[in-house]
Amino acid sequence: MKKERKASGKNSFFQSVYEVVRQIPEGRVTTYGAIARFLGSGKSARMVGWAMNASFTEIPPVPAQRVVNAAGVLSGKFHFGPTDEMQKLLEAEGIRIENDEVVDFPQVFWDPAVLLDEL
DNA sequence: GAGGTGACTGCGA
DNA sequence: CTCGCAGCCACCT
Repeated sequence: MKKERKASGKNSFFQSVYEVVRQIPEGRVTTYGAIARFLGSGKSARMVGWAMNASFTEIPPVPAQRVVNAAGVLSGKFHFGPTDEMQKLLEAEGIRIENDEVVDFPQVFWDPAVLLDEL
């Protein structure tokens, strides 16, 4: 019964997340809360994380490695696949990771509401 | 069809 | 300062 609720005219909240995440410039990272808040609900940060999980099935795949938690920690590195894959990707972009944590996090932090990539 | 989980965050004691 | 709880919404069993 009514199982086909897939993309019934309403692009999943996830799609919005993917769009934002894909807008993240290289060498920059953002947080779940920032995305969730940008979408309108700062409490739906969980959904953002869930969207990342589904991002692996999405194409093109979103740079989930650029999405970290409010502490700048690679909370989802375990889900990414290889435990160190996420870190390597970030390091490859010039982001320094230490103890699974983003160094100078506020410096590399990119807010979706601030499309100005100044600095 | 209903229940439980989840890559989070912010506030309260 | 540290620990705990409630809120949010979609996907999975």
